Formats: sequence, C-alpha cells, structure tokens
Amino acid sequence: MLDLAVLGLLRAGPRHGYDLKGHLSELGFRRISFGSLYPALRRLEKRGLIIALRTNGRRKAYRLSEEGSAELSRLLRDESHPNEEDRRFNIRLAFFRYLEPALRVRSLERRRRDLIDRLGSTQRSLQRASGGTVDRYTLALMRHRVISIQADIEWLDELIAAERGNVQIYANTSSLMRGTE
Amino acid sequence: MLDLAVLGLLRAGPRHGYDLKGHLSELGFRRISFGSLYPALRRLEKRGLIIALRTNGRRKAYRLSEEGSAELSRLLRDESHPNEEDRRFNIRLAFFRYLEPALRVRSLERRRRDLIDRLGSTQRSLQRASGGTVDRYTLALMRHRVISIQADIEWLDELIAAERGNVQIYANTSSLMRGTE
DNA sequence: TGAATACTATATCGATTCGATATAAATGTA
DNA sequence: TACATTTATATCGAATCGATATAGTATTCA
Repeated sequence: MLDLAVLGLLRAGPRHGYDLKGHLSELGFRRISFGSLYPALRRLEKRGLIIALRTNGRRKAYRLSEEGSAELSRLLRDESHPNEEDRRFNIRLAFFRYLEPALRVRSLERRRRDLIDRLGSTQRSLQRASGGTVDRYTLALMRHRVISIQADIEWLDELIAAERGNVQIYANTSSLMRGTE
Repeated sequence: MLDLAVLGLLRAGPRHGYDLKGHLSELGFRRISFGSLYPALRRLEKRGLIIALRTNGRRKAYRLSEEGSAELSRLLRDESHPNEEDRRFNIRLAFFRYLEPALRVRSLERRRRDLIDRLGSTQRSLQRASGGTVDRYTLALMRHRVISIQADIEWLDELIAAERGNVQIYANTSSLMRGTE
C-alpha cells in the first residue's frame, strides 16, 4: 500500500524520503510514519523499482525505474483485492491519471459495488440493533456509518458520471472553505 | 486498539474469539483479522486482564477480570493520544456507556477540536492545490475529504448536544434504510 | 446413508505498519 | 553567540495484516 503511494509520487519526478512524507500529508495520508516509509524505500530499491540518486548532504533522492513504472501500472490496475481498504482505494484514486483511461470507470464501478455491499450489511446490522438491544452510542455510530457510506456512494456516482461524460465536477466550492465553528 | 475493543466487548459478558470477531463486524470494525485477534487475546490473558474459561469443545471463552475492567476504564478515559485515529475514536465511542458520564462531553469536545484542526489543514492543502497544479482526481479526493470531515463535525455536534441536553438524536430514520441504487 | 459443501473455531507465519525515540545537520531568531 | 525549530534519516519492538492450515460440526441433497 505504501509501495503504491511511493511509486505514484515518484512517477512525477525524483524525491527524497522526508519530501515524500510531506506530499503524502498534502494528499491526506497524514498518518503514514517514517517507520514504514524508510523501510519501504529500501524495499523498493532492493527490488529495483526505484533508484537512489546521490545528492548533496544527507539527502537520498530516489527516482522511478522502468520496472517501477510498470509495477505502478500493475498496482493501479490490480483487481485482486475484493473489497479493498478505503485508504488503498484513495491512494489509487490519487494516481488515477497513470491508469489507462479505459480502466478508470471499471475501477470506480468496482469500488461502487464494494460500497453497496458494505451499505447493505451495515444497514442489516443497524436493523438488528434497532430492536432495542443496543445502547445509544453504538446506535449513533452505526447510523453515522450508514450515512457516510451513502455519501461515499453519491460522491462515487459523481466521479463515474464525470468520467463517462467529462462533466464538470463540483461547480460550487464556497461551502468547502467555511470553517465549521 | 484491539485491546480496547476486546475489553469493551467482554465487559458485557464472556465470549470466545470467533464470537468477538462477529460482534466486531456488527459494530462496523470489519477488517480486524484473526491474525491480530487471537494474539491479542493471549496478550491480554498474560497480563491478567481477561481470564480463560474452560468450555466444551474447542472453544475458549474469556471473561473480563477486575484488572481488565479497570484497564478498560483507563483506555476509555485516555487522553494521551492527541489526534487519535478515527478507528480508535469509533471504538471508544462504541463503549462510551462504560465511561463516566462526566467525561463523555469532554471526550467528544476533544475529538471535535482534532477534527477542526484536520479540517483546517485539509482546507489549506486544497487551497494550495487549487492553484492549478493538481489533477482532477487528486482534487476530487481532497474535496471529498473536506466534505467528510465537515459531516463528521456536524455529527459530533449532534452527539455533544444530545449529551448535554439529553436531546433525542435522529428522530427520522427512513432515509437510512434506502438502498442507493 | 453417505458424500459434498459450508460454517465454526483456533492457530500460525512472514511481511507490513505503527509509534516512539535517537541523532544530527541546517536554518531561523533573540 | 546561544537556543529553538525545521529538515532529514534511521532504528526498534510491538501491533496488525493477510494468507493459509487444520479440523470439528452442520447442512444439503442425490
């Protein structure tokens, strides 16, 4: 999963470890630690997917190799993960531009099916729980989960529509900038 | 994190491993694997926080010890995790009924501050990215993240209001049951 | 009845990831 | 100059994941 993120970032040009961490944060993957990032870099270097460039000072920059680029494509295409982790899908999406356009809609639709499944089972859980057995906090949690999944599916529908018809997404942005306070 | 979940579930009565997994799924923590659950049980048993009960057959049920109950309270109270993981907060919330009522609002408000922080930094990322440097998928991802955090904060506000005023939450449930299709 | 299939249940293994900590150079700033 | 912050890499033990093994029990149905 980190491999995917690292290869994806290096696809745009050479970067060193600390720099990668910064860009991952910008992308929203804030909790990825150096304790996984640096080992991942050595791992990828050993596999020949990235190549260390000597730079001045303590920095060790890496660039993507041919094999690395191929591996990135493979990971982006990869359909062997049924019901993949949210984080993993998000990382894939962040590098969607490197996925063959023809495969993008398919990938989004697969994600949609996963979420529909999840919605169903979460709703069933909720319905069982609504029988009065469950305390209000758990119930609140379950309800919020349903709403979140529904919102994710609607968002995905917009992405799919945009992908199909080249529709403009999110015409209005002002609400995104209001501070909830 | 798993410790918290296991202790929380056992608080309501003895259960065996497979059973715990099932209940975790019901609660929405679907991706917790046996590869972490069983080691966690042995870990907790070794620390004397849970006690194995002999049952018929292959089952090994566990019950919470006095120390386990104390540890659960401690973990629920725990404020040493600034900006805790979403998953961890959700697990704490699922067992909120075991947290002293006076501490509940505080805990929710701390979570709210964390989310406000996250909202701010995510919005700043988005604003930087909107300068035209970033592709549409990454942009879509960042925008969706902002919206999700805003929704989480609003949900939290309802929880806080309910906690303070004993207000009924979610009067209307019908929309939660519609299948998005 | 008996064979095939699914479900329940525990366990283990290597690899990955986390979270905390150490170290030190460069840079800012009082 | 002295001190704090930021940049940067590294390491360590522990937690978690994901896949796989094993085997008893229940269900199905030919």
